[in-house]
Amino acid sequence: MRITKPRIAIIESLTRHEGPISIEKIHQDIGTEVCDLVTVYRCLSAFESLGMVRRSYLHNGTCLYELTLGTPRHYHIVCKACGKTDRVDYFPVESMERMLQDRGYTQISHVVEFFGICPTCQKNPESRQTSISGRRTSRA
Amino acid sequence: MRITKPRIAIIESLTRHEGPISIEKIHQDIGTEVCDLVTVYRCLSAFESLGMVRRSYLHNGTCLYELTLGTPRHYHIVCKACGKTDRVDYFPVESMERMLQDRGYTQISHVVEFFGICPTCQKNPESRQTSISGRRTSRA
DNA sequence: TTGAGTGCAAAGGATTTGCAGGTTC
DNA sequence: GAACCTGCAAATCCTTTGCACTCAA
Repeated sequence: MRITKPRIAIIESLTRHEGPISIEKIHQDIGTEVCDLVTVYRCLSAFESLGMVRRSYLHNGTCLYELTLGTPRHYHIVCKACGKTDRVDYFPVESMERMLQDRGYTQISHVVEFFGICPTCQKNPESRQTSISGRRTSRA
Repeated sequence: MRITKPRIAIIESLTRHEGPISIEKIHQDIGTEVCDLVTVYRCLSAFESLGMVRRSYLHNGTCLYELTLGTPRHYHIVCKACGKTDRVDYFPVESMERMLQDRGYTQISHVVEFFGICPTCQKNPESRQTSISGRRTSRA
């Protein structure tokens, strides 16, 4: 695995942005001139198979990526209007995983994500720049 | 909302098959001659906006549908090897949503999904027919 | 030097949409 | 009879792939 400019930029972007982020957003975050969107796809795919990032399909079916390394137990609430993520520190999941172990499952992991309208967007409904909702279902 | 043959068939299929099921599977289940695949898409979309069915994006990004009626809110654990889903009945989420409301969020929803290796796949590692990873990577 | 990485264009699969014709209420 | 539903074809969106070229090791 070689170290290249796009890869560094992608990792930096993932580090900076804590919480799951879409490929599109990563591309914009690092600057679209740094590399092609396809490269972002390929890099994340590579990172994933190395276990460096985690992929999750949240809510709307588009996939989001997140650094695996050193992520402590915390979650996020994503604003459905502006897309901003906020941290949710505590979530009682240990008992659930224990229960599933008792059922015979191994290598248990989970995805938890909250969605809502943040206080800011409630005050300024116009600030809803980035639609988070569906893929093409976004008309809903 | 009119009652038509395809819609009846789809509801019956969803009733028969408890647990999340893909659109493709519903189409095959009701018989492909009953209606076009597009109609299944449209019906499920309609059912969803009426709150009759729930849509979830599991692990691999394809979406599955499930009857809402009568099923209390529950979650799933998806086997990372064979892709089979199993039900997880209880999950303490009310307190979390209350906490987020206190933070000023509204219209709160959430996604919870568990992953693991099911007991069967632990015994027969060869039974891993269905790769769960990618989405059109499913040609693999 | 040399093979992994990249860009560009194009393919591919899932889902949605437009429109004309059929069906339910 | 009118509005809703459907089928078919085509459009879209997201993601992956093919291929020639570039660059890190």
